Amino acid sequence: MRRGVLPVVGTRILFAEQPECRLRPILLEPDIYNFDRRVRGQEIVGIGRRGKRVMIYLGSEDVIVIEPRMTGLVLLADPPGLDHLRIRLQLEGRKHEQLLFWDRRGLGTVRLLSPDEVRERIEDRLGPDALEITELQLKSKLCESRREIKVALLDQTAVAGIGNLYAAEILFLAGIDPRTCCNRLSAAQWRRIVDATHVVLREAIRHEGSTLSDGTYRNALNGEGGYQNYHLVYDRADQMCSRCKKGRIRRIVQAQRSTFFCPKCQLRSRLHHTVRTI
DNA sequence: CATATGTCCTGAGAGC
DNA sequence: TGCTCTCAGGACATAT
Repeated sequence: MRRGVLPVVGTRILFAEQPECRLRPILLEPDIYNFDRRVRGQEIVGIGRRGKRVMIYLGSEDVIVIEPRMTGLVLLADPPGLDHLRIRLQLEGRKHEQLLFWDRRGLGTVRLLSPDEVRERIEDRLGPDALEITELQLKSKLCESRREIKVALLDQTAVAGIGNLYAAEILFLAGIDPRTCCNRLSAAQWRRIVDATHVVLREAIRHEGSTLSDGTYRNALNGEGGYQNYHLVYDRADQMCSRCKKGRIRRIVQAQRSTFFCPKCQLRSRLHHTVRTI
């Protein structure tokens, strides 16, 4: 998403509006009157990302923070449908006239924050970014936790940027059972988790994300992602494991969320494995 | 303090 | 066919 909206850096926002929507409005801060008042005439000086939030930096030093959650899209092109158009920024740019936030379910949020608020409400609350996190950083935060590793990877204060789909793919690549408690993971397993995190997320970004069967996710130009073609476990319950060709992918529920994994080649822990093989 | 659970939302799909 | 029910999951509030 960040890469998709980079072309609007240097353009000016003419105004912001909240289009008529038959649905309940999304969380917008401040209200559209004050939001528009503060962004009107501002130049977009940069686009960033903090965890799963898209940050739009303005000349005034205010920041538009977009949190797409499940079904939110940041678009420069026309949206999939007008029903769910939530926020529209009219731009001065020749190439791109508008920046949209579209959200089918409406769980996403858009906030305009001052630099102090960005620090307090975003940066101070997030762990190291998933793409950059080191083994030491992840271990120091989680190695004593009794939570299951899959659940812990979704904790944005531990590591920022991993969602449900990618947690499953990461643990499959690392060869670790998602039910393993953090405090039972070996040093080698933490190493594999961090490496797998980097690999999976870099590949997913390279393929512009995952457009699932519901077709919701689109890139900034309303195109499909491609990483769904590389999912090895997510949404593949009952299919044969592509790695060991022995296990069938299982779907379980952890913390009210689906987890997909191969029971044959994702090991619960070194200790568990040793006990079993003896 | 750490961890667990409930809540919000809409549309797709299942089952009858 | 049309109704009702369940499910998807990210972040935060509230409970344990």
